[in-house]
Amino acid sequence: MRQIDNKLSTLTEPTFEEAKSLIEKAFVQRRTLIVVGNCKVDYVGRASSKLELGERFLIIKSDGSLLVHRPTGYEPVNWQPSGSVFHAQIKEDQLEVHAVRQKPKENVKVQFTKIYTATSIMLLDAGDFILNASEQDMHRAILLRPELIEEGFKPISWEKKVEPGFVDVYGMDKTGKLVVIEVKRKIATKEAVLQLAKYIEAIKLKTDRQIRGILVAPGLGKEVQALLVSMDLEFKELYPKKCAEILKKSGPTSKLETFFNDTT
Amino acid sequence: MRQIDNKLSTLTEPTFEEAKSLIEKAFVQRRTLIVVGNCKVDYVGRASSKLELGERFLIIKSDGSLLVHRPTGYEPVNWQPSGSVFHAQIKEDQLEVHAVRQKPKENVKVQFTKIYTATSIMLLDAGDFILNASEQDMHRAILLRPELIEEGFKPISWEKKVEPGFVDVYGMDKTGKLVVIEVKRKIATKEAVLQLAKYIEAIKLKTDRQIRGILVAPGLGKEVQALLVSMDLEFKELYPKKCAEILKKSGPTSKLETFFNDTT
DNA sequence: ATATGCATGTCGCAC
DNA sequence: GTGCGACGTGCATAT
Repeated sequence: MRQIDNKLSTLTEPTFEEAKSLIEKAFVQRRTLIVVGNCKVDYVGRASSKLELGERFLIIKSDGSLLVHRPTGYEPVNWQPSGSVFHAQIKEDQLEVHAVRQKPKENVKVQFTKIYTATSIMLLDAGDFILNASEQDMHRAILLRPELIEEGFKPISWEKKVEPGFVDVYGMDKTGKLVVIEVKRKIATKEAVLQLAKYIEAIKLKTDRQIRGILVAPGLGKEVQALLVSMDLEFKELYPKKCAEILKKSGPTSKLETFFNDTT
Repeated sequence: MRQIDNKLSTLTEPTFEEAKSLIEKAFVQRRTLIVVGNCKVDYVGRASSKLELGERFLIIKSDGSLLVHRPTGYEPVNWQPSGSVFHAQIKEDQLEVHAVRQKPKENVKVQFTKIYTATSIMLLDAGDFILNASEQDMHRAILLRPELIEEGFKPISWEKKVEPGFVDVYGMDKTGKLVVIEVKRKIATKEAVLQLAKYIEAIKLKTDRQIRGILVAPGLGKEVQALLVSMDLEFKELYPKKCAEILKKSGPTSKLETFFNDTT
């Protein structure tokens, strides 16, 4: 066993008994666990799957999440989201790791026939993570600089519930017409148009005032443009990155949220 | 350095030079790489993100995928899908790993200030993976046992393009009415109903015959039921697992695909 | 290449 | 808890 202080323990080609001991200690001490070996995986839950024998690595994190990664692919072949409970046992010359999740009831069983390494690590990570250029950044940028939509646009509300969903931004143009805005951070699809149309329908039932619908996105699919026109909706080009820059310039999240969203 | 044949090499608390050498060798030999250490991560691409210093582990796979995992969470905090190209360098007492992806142009930079372990593994994995109870399994089960929908139902087509999308299953009931079926593998949402309605609208434009729309799913949200009724659509309860069982009994994928889908 | 929809999606937020 | 929509969604598939 290799060890760095109490931070990391690694076993190379351990016996199942040794591995089991390290694994169980990791569960208890809420460490991160990485096991490399030859294994089968069975999953039963919302769906079910069977993965035949092969070399993979298993990751178990302190919050109860589990990942089984094959040597290729961005995605884990099997997994369990955080909140799962684990159990290890030796059975018929195999080391079995079970992960159980309640609601939905799901079960992942990893059976190792050979373990190359098992590593248990105490990871400390309090680093901030900041993501920019999300759809919400676009909302915020629009609220901050309504002229991004058009001269004279006045936002009234933001992420407003209208049944059957949420309007991204809701406001009024310089002539007093209501404006409903659907924001997308990437090339807008038909779905986006239908979403916008749906909201407008809902709002039309509640008012006699004229309503304009504007789809705000970095671009439109070709057929989407035709659909937009046929539904008498509008398009305004806007890039998420540009929005991120605007927000950056104007300082971190001002009190937009308290400012808006009070106007029912 | 610990080594098992030529399968696995592990460095414990390596210098950056040692780590860099192992990492670059892993790139060339298309091995799987796992690096545990203290690092910062910067991402610029469709969006952008910044992750401050903390302890994480970095995974790089032979197909050019990259994952940075924090000690909690099912999802990687930063990543790069397969097909990325990597580069390692030592800079100002840090080990930097760059991952570049073309189209979309994206860049992930991982800066290690400290490396606890670096492991390079040659993983061989040819094991079959089979997943059951997908939505497609439900399609197949319906084609195989149309009475799952109702007595006398005759499927005509399957995953048929109708503009503006694909109808899951399309057929005829015992009275000769057209039947459009939307299948969901979980509790159906409003979205599902709107999808079904959308297809029916499209088909109504092309024929004068009466059309029934059936939403097939393991269940409905509460408000969804009301919506369904108001739109004059129907619901048929069907569980993905039951479908998986039906398919299992009747042997592996019969020639349904060739049998159907020829009827334009 | 673009378009379309599934996913064991997961995650976060509001009610 | 349920509902709802975003996500750097990724991914397969069909045109």
